[in-house]
Amino acid sequence: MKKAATIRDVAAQAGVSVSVVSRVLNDTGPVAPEKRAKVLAAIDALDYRPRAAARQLSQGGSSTIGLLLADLANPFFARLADRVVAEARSRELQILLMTTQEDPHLEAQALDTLLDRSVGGLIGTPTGANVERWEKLASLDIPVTFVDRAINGLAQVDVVSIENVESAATATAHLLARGHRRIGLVSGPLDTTTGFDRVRGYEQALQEHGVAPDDRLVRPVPFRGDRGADVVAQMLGLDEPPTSLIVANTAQVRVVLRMLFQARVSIPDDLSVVVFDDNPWTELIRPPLTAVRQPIDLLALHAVELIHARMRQKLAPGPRHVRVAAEFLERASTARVRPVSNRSERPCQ
Amino acid sequence: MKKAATIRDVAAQAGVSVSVVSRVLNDTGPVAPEKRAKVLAAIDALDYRPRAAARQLSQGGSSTIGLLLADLANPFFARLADRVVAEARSRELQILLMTTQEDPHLEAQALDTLLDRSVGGLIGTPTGANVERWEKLASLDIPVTFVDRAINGLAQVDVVSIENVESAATATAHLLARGHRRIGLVSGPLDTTTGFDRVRGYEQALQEHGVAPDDRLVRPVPFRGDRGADVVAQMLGLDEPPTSLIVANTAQVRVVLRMLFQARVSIPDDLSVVVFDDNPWTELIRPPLTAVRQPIDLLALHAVELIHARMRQKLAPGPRHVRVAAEFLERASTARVRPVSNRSERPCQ
DNA sequence: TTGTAAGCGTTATCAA
DNA sequence: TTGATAACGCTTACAA
Repeated sequence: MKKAATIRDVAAQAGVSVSVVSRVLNDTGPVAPEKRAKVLAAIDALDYRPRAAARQLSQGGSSTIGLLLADLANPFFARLADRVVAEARSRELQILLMTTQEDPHLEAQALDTLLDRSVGGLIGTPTGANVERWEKLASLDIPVTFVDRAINGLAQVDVVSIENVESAATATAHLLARGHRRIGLVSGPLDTTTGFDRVRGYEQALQEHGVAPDDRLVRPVPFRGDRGADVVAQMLGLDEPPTSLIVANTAQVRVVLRMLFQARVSIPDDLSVVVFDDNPWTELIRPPLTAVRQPIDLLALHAVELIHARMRQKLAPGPRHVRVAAEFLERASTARVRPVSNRSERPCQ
Repeated sequence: MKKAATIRDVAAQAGVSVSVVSRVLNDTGPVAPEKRAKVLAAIDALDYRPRAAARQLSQGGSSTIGLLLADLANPFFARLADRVVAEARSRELQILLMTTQEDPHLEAQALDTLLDRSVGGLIGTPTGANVERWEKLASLDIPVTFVDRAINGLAQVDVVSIENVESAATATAHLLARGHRRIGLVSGPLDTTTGFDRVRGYEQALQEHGVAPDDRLVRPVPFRGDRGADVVAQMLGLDEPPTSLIVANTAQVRVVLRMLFQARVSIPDDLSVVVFDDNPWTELIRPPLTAVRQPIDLLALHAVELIHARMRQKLAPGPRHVRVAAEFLERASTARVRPVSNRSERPCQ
């Protein structure tokens, strides 16, 4: 194993100076055609590739962008990562991947690592904590784009998300139109926009239909853990249990469904169910789930594009919020509400 | 936004030279206690973080390792990535993520990018092509570890995988023990070890039970695309269709199941099914699937550990192959074979 | 149009 | 124990 060629080797081989090589490499400044040819030949012969580190050290910026996601075991984030990687590749950007596991402490640690300026930008799903650190990143002139979620009241950062209020309102209206009046909602924490906005959309739809909200039916739970299952079990134990359920916390969909299956709740006979985020495995579940499908490719596209533009200062200052529409997919897990007498025995407790 | 502090700023603030700061930073060489304290204070005051690029340029190696996976939309690889990221973090290693989408061309491109030595090591799932490039990486002294799959006949690289032969044999024996004699196998390409070895395990089990193999029941298909569904449909159309099926190509599990569901094949009444890789959504499918569960956390642990050790030259030369046992989970998708007369009408064609 | 040389922020060598 | 100083590989004024 012999050491890789440097720009100096190329220059020597081509019989020119390093600046010429640098110029053909970056297409910055003039180069005589025949010299350019020689340089290209030398590069090929020596199989030369510029060292990213040297380039970064010398001229500042980096073509690496950090991707700080909650948790790749969640198919939503996994597919998001997949698309972000694809979009990044087509722009010759590299992706440095980290996860928070929804843990503010790990998030802080990741942010600190990213802070060493080795990234030219950052795309992330914030846990909701560590506001100061996110601010610092941004104030250090590292462009930040939140995707999916955002933290309320953090200016300076761009956001790409679905239309959360509208999506939740649509899901709620769908159930209301089928006669449901007691609609349970499992949401994310209220200090994240996905949590807050979806609750808002839900309440809005309820109000428009003149249905009084019931606190016991609206349960924000952490993304992490199994709390979603617990709160649904509690709802089902109420005197007037819900006849339908919206799981607006994507990370909790699986555990809620598992609990429902284990408790032998019949869907949609006992309970109509709408879930946020559709994933390829959803269609194999019986019954197929009515879902809010998030256009993951668009989320990824806009997030990368935004960062890319900021990195090249191609964007006017001031935060941008890109909202993309989500698709409501009616499938078989939601049905018209049935009179109480027809329902099977209460499944829980 | 003011520019970040450098080691020189710290040295000035602490009233020492840069060498002293460097020494406390890397714990290399002696430093007087009180000076160390001053340096630490200065670092804290200035909120100094060493620039990764400068460090890399100066001393060679990089603490970034490349992770080149097939496809994050596949839950198996996504969970693998999740664990790799976690293991890397605990060793203070960074992860540069790329995907091949099972496309040799994209793989080549990714490998070229990685070739600029900006990574200190590489963990990957090879498509099966680009052998020269993988070899080159290794010969350039960049440690490479294949995980899950490997390319046959590529020395120099470490491999971490499950016991593929044994796992396939166990799955096959499970079906044989339940009276199945016509067992379909959908595998991966034979030029990958997962494809090749699983076919071997299958044939081995068949032979031990004195069952003659039938070429029409063994179908290697690409990881990418929907071929898995096609070949299963073909098998079911045979004069003597299989009574059971092993989907040993993880990437094809979903499409095969979807096709089976759409064709209204009753599992396990018409067809017993074993799938390779269990994922959290599997348990929500009816019937719950008998599966070979891969210990993803162990795969990730060993892969990162191997790379880490190589990066610190803590390992004797010569390739290592770590094989971890997979777990066979009997659930409800496999049953004793039923006499032909009892079976429901042929579901396909 | 080309070449020289001064950085960029570290680490490492070697006198002091 | 310490502090100059020379790399590391590249970009970029600035001179020629």
